[in-house]
Amino acid sequence: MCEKILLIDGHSILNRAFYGLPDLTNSEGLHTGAVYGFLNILFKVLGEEKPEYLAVAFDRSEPTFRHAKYPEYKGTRKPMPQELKEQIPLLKEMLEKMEIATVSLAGFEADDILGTLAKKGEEKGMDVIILSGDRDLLQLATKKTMIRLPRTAKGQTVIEDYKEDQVQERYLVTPAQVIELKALMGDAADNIPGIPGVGEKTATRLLAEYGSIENAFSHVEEISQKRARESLRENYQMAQLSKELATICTNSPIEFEQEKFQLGNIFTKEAYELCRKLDFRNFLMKFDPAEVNENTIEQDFFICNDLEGCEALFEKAGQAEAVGIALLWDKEGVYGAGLALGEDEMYYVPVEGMVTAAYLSDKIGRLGKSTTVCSMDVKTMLKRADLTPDANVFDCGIAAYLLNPLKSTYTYEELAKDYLDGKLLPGKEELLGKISLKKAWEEDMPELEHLACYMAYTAFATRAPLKAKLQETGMWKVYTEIELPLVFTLDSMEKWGIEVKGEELKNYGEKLTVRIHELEKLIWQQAGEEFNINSPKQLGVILFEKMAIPGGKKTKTGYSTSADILEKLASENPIVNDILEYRQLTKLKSTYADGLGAVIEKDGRIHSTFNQTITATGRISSTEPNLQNIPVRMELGRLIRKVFVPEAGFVFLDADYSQIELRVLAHMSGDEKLIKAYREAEDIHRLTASQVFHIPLEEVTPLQRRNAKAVNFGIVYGISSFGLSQDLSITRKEAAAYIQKYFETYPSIKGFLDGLVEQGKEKGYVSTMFGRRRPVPELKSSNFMQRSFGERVAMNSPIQGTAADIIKIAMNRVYKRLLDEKLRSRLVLQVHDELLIETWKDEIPQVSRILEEEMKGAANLAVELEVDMHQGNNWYEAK
DNA sequence: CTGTTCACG
DNA sequence: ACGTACGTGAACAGA
Repeated sequence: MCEKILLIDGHSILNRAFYGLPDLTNSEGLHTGAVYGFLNILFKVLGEEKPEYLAVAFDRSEPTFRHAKYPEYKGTRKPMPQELKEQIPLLKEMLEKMEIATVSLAGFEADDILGTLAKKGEEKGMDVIILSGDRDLLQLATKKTMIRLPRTAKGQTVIEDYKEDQVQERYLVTPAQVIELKALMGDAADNIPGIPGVGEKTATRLLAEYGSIENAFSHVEEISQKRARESLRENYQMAQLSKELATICTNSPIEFEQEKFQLGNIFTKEAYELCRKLDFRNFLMKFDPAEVNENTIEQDFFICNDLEGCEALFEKAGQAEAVGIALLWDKEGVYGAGLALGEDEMYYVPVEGMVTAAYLSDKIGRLGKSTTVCSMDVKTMLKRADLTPDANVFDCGIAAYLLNPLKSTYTYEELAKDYLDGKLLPGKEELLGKISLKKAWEEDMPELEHLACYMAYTAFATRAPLKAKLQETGMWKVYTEIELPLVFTLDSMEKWGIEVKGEELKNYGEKLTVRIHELEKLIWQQAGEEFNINSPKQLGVILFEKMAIPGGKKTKTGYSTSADILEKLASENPIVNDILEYRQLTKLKSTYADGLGAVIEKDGRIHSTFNQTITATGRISSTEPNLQNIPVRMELGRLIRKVFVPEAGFVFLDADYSQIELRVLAHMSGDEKLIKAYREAEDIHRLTASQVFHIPLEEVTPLQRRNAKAVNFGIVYGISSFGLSQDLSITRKEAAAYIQKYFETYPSIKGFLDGLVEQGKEKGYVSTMFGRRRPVPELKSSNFMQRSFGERVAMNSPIQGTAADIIKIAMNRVYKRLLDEKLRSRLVLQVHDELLIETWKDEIPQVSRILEEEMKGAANLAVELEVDMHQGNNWYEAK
């Protein structure tokens, strides 16, 4: 085996990474995407080639020998964007810290350096690999020198490899003729004009026939193609110059400093620190922890795997003011727990022998009575730990969510970074990869111990800074009085679940299937062919091309076939209504009939998960399954609610707030007229219409009421004339007129909404009545679209968020009273403005009273909070 | 893995 | 000129 040298075209690869990948910025706002991409390619190629030597060549700013020959050379090259420019020194710094040799030479380009070093490397008997994004380098390919050209295909980096033979295969010319090819064809990037009228095809043919430009010129009369013949005759001198310019110099005065190029350990401590600074988390694991001297926390991890030790451990934990706990479990079992008694005292307790899941559950439950139990995610822990609603707990995930609800995850390693001075811990993925907890536990992997301890450590250590920040931001009350008690409320709802009649659901689904098949046949018949109706792409082609139904493009990817578009086309062709019905039925079948059927558990009930840290506004969300979007608006879909039933001896009581968001708006804006309207009117939309259009209440037409209702909604969403016009199918002008009239009628609302936008711009966030914040970074955007979005968000979030706060308060109060009054009835669902209680029949009056009192009393607004309540033997009836 | 569509508030 | 109403989650298609 020969020794191998890898030569990299620095600017070219950096450039490619910059344009081919999304830009990144680190926490200090430095642009880093191109450097990241460069390193990614570097690591990939190093892994593949395992060279003994490595050098990265860079261009210099001084003019080169090419400029001397041809002053226009690269004259029109577009200037490098600032975001890329500033990454060059960053890359050089990184390479220096990785102890990778960089080479550059005044008067020469990186190409020339690569060519020279490649030649010298070959002379020393080495294999040479050149990594570049520039195809010009192909002229350097030989039997021992391979050119590697990375490109992005389908989001993946693939590398094309060229030795001499591959160049011949792909371009039908020898590497040396690559120069001739370029001289003939020209190169816009380097401002080389080439021969007008000669493209790749002609150039290749000429070279195949004559071998070189000179020889072609000496046989110019024989060239059959007229255009090429005359052009070559006229531009021969230029072509010769081009050739000269395109030729890479392989004997530039640069030393082959073998020792300097020798590849050592690139994962140095200095490089590690720079990677940290740049937020290159994915690279950090490549570094040897011992080498970079990080993660000294692991020295404080201990294993406790005997009963006696555990007894002592939990005894000691019970004396502490607070402990961090991480419980490792999944659907198949409980594997162990991490305990942090201090920042330098972490224990891993695997489930083993006498230390059972039940033992841990009990011990953690007891801890909650004497000590603050800090956890990344209390609700999940509650499923396997016997903590009661009066336990002292601290939920780091929820605290972090309140401090920044825009994040998508709140993992321990993120929290450590954000709240422990940028401390970097290995995450779960990094420790275990795709290995399941169960497998790691069965094989006693040390990574499982690390996971448990890191998690417990973070839960313990972030509590103080999280608490301080919550206090600083005025959100401590929202945290302690709303979110933290809600953890237990939601846990209880998840544990109870809701009974669903599987058989009936199946029957419902089968009925749908019959009609779906009918419609499918009908649609195919009308279309004149079978196709996938579920594919918007195929459907668009059928409707708008084959059947030529008028109605143009909308989306980036093709035609829009969404319901609101199709509804407008219903009169054009009967197929449209069939498609709409088909869509409706397949939705009901796949998402609800089949989807819900698949998640009924052995107890005959569905146990959804209510997520508390997802939404930007403070609402909760529901997953697996989502029980907050069960059909209700259309009768056919609404029937699904009949399969949601209470247990024998119970009924459903369903209570929902009437127009809570509009009432919140009335209160927060303090608009006297709207407040007065709510005090008087039973139909707020009708009254709005009457006031906005200046007509007596009795004379409001249904259309006027509908319009007023749409405006009311629009106000809550952060009004825009375009949005309203879309909703009402009217012109923007008309919509704008409605809005103007609305604001004239309720002047304080305009002032209130403008104030929210202003506050958002000034402070960077908006707040609910209870102090919950939502950052609105979009308001700072220079992009009109983004900024407008930010404005609507600033107007909507305080309203939606306050309503969310209110119902959360109500839920906690209802839950508490059901417990305190020792009732059998239980809260099972929340749908944003609605609570569903599975009510023991004897308790109906008491529960009705509780619901009414606690929902209405959850907040003291300038307008009444009105609650509508219904009772039924299934969810359909109770709505 | 992203975009489209559609169910809810 | 830009091209959207606010907040979610699930299924499906097509790369």
